[in-house]
Amino acid sequence: MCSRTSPRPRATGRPGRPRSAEADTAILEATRAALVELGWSKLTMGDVATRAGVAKTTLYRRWANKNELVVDAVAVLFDELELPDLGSLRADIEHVVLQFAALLQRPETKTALMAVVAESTRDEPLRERIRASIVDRQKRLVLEGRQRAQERGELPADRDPGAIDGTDDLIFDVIAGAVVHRALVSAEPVDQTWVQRFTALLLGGLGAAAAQAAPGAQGLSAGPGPDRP
Amino acid sequence: MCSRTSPRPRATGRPGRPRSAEADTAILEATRAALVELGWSKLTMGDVATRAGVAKTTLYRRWANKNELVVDAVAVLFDELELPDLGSLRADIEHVVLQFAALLQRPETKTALMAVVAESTRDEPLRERIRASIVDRQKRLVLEGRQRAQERGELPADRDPGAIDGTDDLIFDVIAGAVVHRALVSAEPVDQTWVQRFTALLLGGLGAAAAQAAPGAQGLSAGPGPDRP
DNA sequence: CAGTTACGCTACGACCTGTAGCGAAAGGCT
DNA sequence: AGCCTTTCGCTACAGGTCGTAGCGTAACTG
Repeated sequence: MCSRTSPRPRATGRPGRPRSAEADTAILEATRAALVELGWSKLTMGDVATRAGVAKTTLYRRWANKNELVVDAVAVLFDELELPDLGSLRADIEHVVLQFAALLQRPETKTALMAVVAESTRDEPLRERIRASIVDRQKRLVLEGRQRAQERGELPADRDPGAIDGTDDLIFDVIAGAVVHRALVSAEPVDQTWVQRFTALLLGGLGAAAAQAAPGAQGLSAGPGPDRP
Repeated sequence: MCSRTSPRPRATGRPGRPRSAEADTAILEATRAALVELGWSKLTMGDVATRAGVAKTTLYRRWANKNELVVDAVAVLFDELELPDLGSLRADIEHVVLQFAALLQRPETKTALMAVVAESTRDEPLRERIRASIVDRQKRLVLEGRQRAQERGELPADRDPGAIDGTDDLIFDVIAGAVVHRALVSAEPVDQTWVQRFTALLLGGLGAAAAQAAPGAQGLSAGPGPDRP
């Protein structure tokens, strides 16, 4: 029934002519190029097909509509996000925030991200697709960073390991939300200065919570830490 | 030259038939109704005109396109946001966050807000329109709330009054960003529990910054304050 | 009253969507 | 090889939207 859903690898070893992998990459690349030049609203399926050197029908065989195509085209850009261990929670946060901000400054993501999220408010499958290919990819960074900080003793361990207390979700929404809002709504630069102030605010909040949970523990200072040259 | 720009009151006392005020309100109301039923992407100018009992050309005489129309239609909803003095910074924040979240849950704003912001990344006039009629209206709440907290002694006064140090902007992006991200991207409920945890985090961050600026000052506790029954 | 502007209506070209149908190409299976 | 299956490019198409032009009429100013 529902034959076309995505460019995700179809079952291999099935009869018939296989889908062209070159076409997939060409289409996604053309989609990003079209986003840069035209933006979300003026991007059309026909234009993408022409750019990719592919028939329009080929696009519709793989993606149901513009929304899903753009999600896939933009999702790969989020693979660049990494979380190298910089030795302190502060450095880790500042680094990942700057990385994320740089990603949001790119014209492809800038115009596409909010648009697909807006569409997803009335399209459950699209929301799920965004979650799986973009949101979860970011959230993983929060999980890693928090765990590292716990191992360093910068943050208290979960009271009930395994239980879902929503702390990760809260931190994630605060970080991603603040950066997105600053970059796309306020439309002001996410520069070193802002990132340091934001990180200090966040660390202060996490430190206060930690101090309350375990008074006397080594606190987190909101000011410039000893790890800043 | 550019004759049509908005439904905002044109110069009075000029010759000719004046614009119908009923038409304005009918159009904006029809736009919100269409947003509820159809969502952003399936909303059409022709449909709005029909609902409003108005000719399509009348819409184009007042708004250049769908984006600007929707911004004006949604902007008035943000007038509901208020900041009653609840006696403490914590209570003020929790109240305004819940209010804002309730606004974002409405189907009109849910589908429209992200969409117009997405469009604004490639449309400077639209961005300015959004800023003037929506963003600034929210930011004012932050300015009020912070000033009140300073008068109560909950937050330190600006080091250099009158100077722009960006603290208001930072707080604004953190609050608005986190709530929007939670509600529209993570698509999870902004309920009492989440709001309390978020507020505690924010107060902790603000308190840590205050403690650093003026050690020994009356700190802000991240835990449940004495003002919570 | 004349002058000016807004209104409703119709019609229109340009564009985009998403699908159907065709013959040809590219694989697996026996 | 031959058969089957699936994909591909191409063309054509109905349906819908956009944004504008042109017309006669309505409403208000001086």
